[in-house]
Amino acid sequence: MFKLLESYIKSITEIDEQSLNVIFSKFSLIKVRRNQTLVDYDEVCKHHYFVNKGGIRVYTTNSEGVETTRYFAFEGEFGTALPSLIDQKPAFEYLKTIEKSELLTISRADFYLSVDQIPAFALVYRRILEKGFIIAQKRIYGFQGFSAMEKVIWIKTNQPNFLLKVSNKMAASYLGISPSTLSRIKTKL
Amino acid sequence: MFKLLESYIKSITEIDEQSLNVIFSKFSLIKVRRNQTLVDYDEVCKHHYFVNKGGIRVYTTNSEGVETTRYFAFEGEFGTALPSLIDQKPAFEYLKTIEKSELLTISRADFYLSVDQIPAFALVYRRILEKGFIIAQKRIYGFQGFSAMEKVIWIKTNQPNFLLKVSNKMAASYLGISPSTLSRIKTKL
DNA sequence: TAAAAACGTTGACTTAGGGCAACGTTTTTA
DNA sequence: TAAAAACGTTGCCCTAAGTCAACGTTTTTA
Repeated sequence: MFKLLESYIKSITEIDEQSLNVIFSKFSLIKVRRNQTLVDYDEVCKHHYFVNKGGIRVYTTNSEGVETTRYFAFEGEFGTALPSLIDQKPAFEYLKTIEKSELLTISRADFYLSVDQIPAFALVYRRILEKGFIIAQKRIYGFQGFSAMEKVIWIKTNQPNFLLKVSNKMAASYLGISPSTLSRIKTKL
Repeated sequence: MFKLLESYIKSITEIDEQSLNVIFSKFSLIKVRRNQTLVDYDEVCKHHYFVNKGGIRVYTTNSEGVETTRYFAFEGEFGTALPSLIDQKPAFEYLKTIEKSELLTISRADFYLSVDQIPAFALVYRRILEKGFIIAQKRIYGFQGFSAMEKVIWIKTNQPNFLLKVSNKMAASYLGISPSTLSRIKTKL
């Protein structure tokens, strides 16, 4: 049950068995169906999620109903509505499963308690933030001022199996182009 | 010399005088002219900067020479080519002053040593990352799929004096629109 | 397992906004 | 402080990509 999480943590830092078990004891496994809402638009996010199986997506919709996807987390990755988790303000975004999934959840309280009490876990959180930050920056540079085709080439280079893992529609909403445009571009590559 | 930095730290966490002085001892003040390069495109970033006076900008240029601005830091804020500082890879972006400035610099080594040794400073770093992450996310949602006019309205709402502090050209490169378009829109608002 | 809904693809049409150039103004520099 | 460079604004033109609709296919659900 904690195998993936264990190797995730150990890929970041050395850690003794005791600390590891304290951390594990804070997580519980939930099995959820596809398209399950984990955080709703107006909700304040109260959990961090680690994907054991399946995948989750963070996205929002504008006034005309157009979706913008901010983040995907797949097997072996953490994901949550992080801005809301940090500030405890309404998320203004959705966190949902994109397929039938098995998730390890930890409450916000336990998460930050562990960050404060277990140095190794503080480092894990630091890496989550650093990685999230870097990805976001790359995305700004990778997308801003790029043509639709350049974006698609960029994502194929930087996350090769991204286009295979998510639907056309979701990929388009991540890239900030319309599904029709993405469809047209894919035939040309 | 450390007044601004002191209130910055104290706005984040309580801290004893001794720790504060240890931190201060790692920073040195530099006075730099406008348009000074602090990190060059191919360079690995080795310092974190705190702006005492003036302002700095992080940006890159694509193959056609078009600039994209990722971040500004003004008085009382930290700024650096953070992805490069974290990973110690070439920045692929520029860090430059946008006006005559006074900066407190701390070396990467001292910065992370302080993060590891002074809990209050670890918290400061955590907030830098959290804030950077949240701003980047907001920017993705605020810009993706928005029209040029919506972006300008967005920035006026979220950072009211942004358009007053930076040049038209830099503002445009931050918003991801052309200077001409920004110019045209401003007359309509 | 059959009906309904969502999705992907493609064609025809429309438009936001970029490129370029001109020109006056401000800023920089030597 | 004078020449040069950079900047902001505006007009004209053009194209990338969005919208809408149609239709076949896949997925969902009751």
